[in-house]
Amino acid sequence: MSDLAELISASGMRLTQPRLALAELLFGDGKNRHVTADQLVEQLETSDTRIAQATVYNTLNRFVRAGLLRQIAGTGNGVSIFDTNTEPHHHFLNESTGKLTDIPLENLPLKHLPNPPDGETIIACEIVIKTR
Amino acid sequence: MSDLAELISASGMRLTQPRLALAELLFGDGKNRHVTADQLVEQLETSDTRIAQATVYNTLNRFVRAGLLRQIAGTGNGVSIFDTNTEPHHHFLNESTGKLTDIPLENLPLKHLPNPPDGETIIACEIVIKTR
DNA sequence: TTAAGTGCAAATTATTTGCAGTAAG
DNA sequence: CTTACTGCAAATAATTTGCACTTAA
Repeated sequence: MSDLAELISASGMRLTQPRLALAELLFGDGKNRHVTADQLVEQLETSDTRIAQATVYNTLNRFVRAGLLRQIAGTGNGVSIFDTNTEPHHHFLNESTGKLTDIPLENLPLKHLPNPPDGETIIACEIVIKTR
Repeated sequence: MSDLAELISASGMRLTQPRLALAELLFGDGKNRHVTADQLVEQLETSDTRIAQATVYNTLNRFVRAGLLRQIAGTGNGVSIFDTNTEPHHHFLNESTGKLTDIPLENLPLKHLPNPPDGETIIACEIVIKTR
């Protein structure tokens, strides 16, 4: 069983062809990637694997819930970008191209976060530096 | 001519009823507000002013371009929130309720930003601290 | 008067959902 | 075998656009 197959099974999901194919596209080369659902659908269209668009969305959501992917919303036009890098880190966002670039956590130190509103608890901190 | 009327004219837009009505809702009480287009549409429905939904969107976009409003994307579900506070500042985002809370700039000091990718220039920095 | 703005409905875009059929455990 | 998953098409949600009509300057 491949690493990817194991990754899926270990996350408590059934090991299915669509999931394996998507995992291959996302994690296959071991590099950090930023992809939209649409880009994956297109990439699949040019390959021999046929996966329904809805399945791509469902699978991505599943992967996010399983902690395999991070979903980054609000990078323009209401398109979600999925980040294969699940480590805490931040992003440059090129507003012209929509392209994201990772910023390692150590390059952007935040000493202490301000106190959240009453009764709320901080669960994450996302920094987006917009560029052009 | 009211302050609001002046604000609109000074931004190089024609002073129209829909724009004045929206400016009233947005800036009328002088407080910082976070609103979605939909909230404004609803608010207008309960009032005597009748403005088409498309006009609300168009006007909000116009206000953003004129620097009267700040648009904050990616606060969940692909809904844009418009912030009447155009000063540089950051936000708490309550993921349960979708509610935004301003963080004054001085409460969240960033010493030096990392270098952007080659050929890109930093134009803004947005921090969202997610809470629950 | 005349270009900018508006209303309305239709179009677009991104994503989700319902349901019958398929396949994994 | 049985329940999760998939594919498909239709539904939804947020926003934009085309176009005839209106209105501010």
